[in-house]
Amino acid sequence: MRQRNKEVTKEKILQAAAEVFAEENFFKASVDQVCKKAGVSKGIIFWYFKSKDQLILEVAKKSLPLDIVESCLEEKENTLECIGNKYLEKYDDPVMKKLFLHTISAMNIYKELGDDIRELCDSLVKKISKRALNSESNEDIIRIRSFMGGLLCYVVNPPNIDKKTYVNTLIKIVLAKETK
Amino acid sequence: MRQRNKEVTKEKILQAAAEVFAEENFFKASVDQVCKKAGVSKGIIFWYFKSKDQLILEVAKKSLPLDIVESCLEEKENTLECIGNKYLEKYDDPVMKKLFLHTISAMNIYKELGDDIRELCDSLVKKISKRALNSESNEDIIRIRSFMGGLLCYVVNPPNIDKKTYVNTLIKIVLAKETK
Amino acid sequence: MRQRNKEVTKEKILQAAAEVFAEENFFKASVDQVCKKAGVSKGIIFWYFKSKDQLILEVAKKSLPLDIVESCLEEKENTLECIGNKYLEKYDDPVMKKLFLHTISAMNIYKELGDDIRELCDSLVKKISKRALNSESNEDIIRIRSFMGGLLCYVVNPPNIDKKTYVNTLIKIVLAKETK
Amino acid sequence: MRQRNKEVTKEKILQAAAEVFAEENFFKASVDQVCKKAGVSKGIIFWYFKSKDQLILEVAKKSLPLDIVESCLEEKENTLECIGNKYLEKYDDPVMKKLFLHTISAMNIYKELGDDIRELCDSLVKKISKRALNSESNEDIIRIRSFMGGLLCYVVNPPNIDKKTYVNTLIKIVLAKETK
DNA sequence: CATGAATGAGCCTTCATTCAT
DNA sequence: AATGAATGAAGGCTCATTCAT
Repeated sequence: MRQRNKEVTKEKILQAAAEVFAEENFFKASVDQVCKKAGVSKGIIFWYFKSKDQLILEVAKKSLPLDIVESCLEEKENTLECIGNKYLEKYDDPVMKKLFLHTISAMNIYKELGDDIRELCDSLVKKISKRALNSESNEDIIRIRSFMGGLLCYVVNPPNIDKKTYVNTLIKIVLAKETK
Repeated sequence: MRQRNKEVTKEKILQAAAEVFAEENFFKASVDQVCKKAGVSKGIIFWYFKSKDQLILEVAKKSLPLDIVESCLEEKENTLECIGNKYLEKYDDPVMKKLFLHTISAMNIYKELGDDIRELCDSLVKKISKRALNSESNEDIIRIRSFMGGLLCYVVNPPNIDKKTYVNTLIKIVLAKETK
Repeated sequence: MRQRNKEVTKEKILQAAAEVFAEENFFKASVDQVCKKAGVSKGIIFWYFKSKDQLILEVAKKSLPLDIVESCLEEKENTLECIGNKYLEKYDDPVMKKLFLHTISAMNIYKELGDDIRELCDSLVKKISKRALNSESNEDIIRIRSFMGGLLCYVVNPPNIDKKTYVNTLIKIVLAKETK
Repeated sequence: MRQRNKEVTKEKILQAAAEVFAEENFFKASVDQVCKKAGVSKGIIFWYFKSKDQLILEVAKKSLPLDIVESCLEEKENTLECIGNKYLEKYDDPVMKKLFLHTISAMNIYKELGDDIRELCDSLVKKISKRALNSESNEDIIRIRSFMGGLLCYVVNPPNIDKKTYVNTLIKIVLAKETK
């Protein structure tokens, strides 16, 4: 079992940690559960990660949708559609979904996570607004927020509605402007 | 008088537990921290609450907005405004706010919480839709969800916008229907 | 087993700790060994002592001869004889003897112990010199130090000489002044 | 050249071990700390030394003053002066000084060290007595012991007295015989 | 009702040691 | 000779829970 490929072991630990933490919450889950699920010894976890906190942080960061938003902002058009679809896809995975909620809940404990989430809600929302609505007015910021909120709501409890339809309807709603 | 004192102690424990759990997460916080903050002995907590889980459950349930939604549904009109304002007011309290996020994160661990949250997102959203939009169409369900999501988003990271304005704008957006 | 007399439990732990630490060295010995020897649960040790370090410190301090020197300094006369006899008696107990050597060895790790030992070697040696030799000259300080050193040497490896004789001879030697 | 390199590595490890053990005590210090300080890999330590205990033993033995006593016994005269000066010089090095005290403290755990120390205190003290005082009477044994003790005392807590003076005064004191 | 000493399982982490490379 | 990933036992400590008082 020795000298397994270095990257493989670390990846196995991260994967197992994600699953265990998702099911049990970062703080209820034990390092023991993680190493058992990963099929590695307890000691080796602390060879790759300084502490349980460090492992939590690495798992938690991956559960945020920062990557999605950033990649969609680079696209030329259909920013909202891009975000909506990728978002619902990412959190279709029950592990990611649960992890995401745990991560939000842990934002006050891990400063680093708090910073990431606040960036997502502040500067990234502004960028989305600019790109999608060509404006940064309060009203448009709130449009994007209610869009993001609608997505988050889907994650918390997916309704019996097809994902594509959900995204499109959501976009239609938040973009609609009452005309006379 | 006896009875009175009893209630006082229980309330003291619940209040302290709410504060400690908010700051530390249900599972990271210890019963010790709670009894220290409440100024009571460790033993007494287990006299009032069968277990730590029971205490968590009681604190967690109070952190959900079920009460708000239910009371606003009894009002004749302005359901959304009622919900929006009371919601932002409830989660203005940092303890409630943090607790709410922890509770969502714990919904998979405590079946009871999961049930409550699913009820909130399913049957209550339907009732709101019926009352506010006079319809239960998928599109209108999504309107209400993006409204609720917009509120949740406010809790996660309050933007620099006045609460009243935020609620009103949110309502305007999700209700708007494109007309020709 | 509950609600044993408080003082009794603490004393039992201290006694067991002294024995275990004496045999094994402070750092090689484990809290587990201590609680097993004391016949108490592991947890209770941390109820009475904040940490293993705290327990070590409390045991270590008792192993120093500060108490002996101080009490003999209060006597009117025969200071050296008093110290010598009590000293050899204290370290006749193999637990105390071993503990004393461990404590000296740990003086650089625990500042508190270092301070105590330095006080013993500096200010107390001076007081002894004043009381016994009526002088604080360097030569007389060294007399007292070679007296204390002779005692320490006895502890490290007791020779086959009767304790009383050893003390008296030691005193005679260090007090002798070449006369013409 | 190969052989040369081998010796260099082993010496590097011994030197690092001495420093680490001096600072931290044999049992508190870890092999990890040693290999980090030596700048070698963890594995190689176990190639040169069967176990941590073996490494401790090798470092500890060097910290005893056996070599000094033996070499001074070979000199024709001034045995005590020779021992005194070399002794204080050896333990002028803070690493050696701390190591010496740890070694004495560990004499009950490592039989080999105990044997060495007992030899130092018994047969070597006798030889010194014979050589320096031309006698092995109990009184003279105690003279040498109080001399050695005075030196040990210097190591435990060096007073503010010049080393040469300390040694000479010590010798004068322990050799002095009351005359009429 | 209330206290707090006592328990024992379990937690995170460290560490001596091994061994494939 | 030398490396460092891997192991598993143990270590110090915490914590939910119990219960005599």
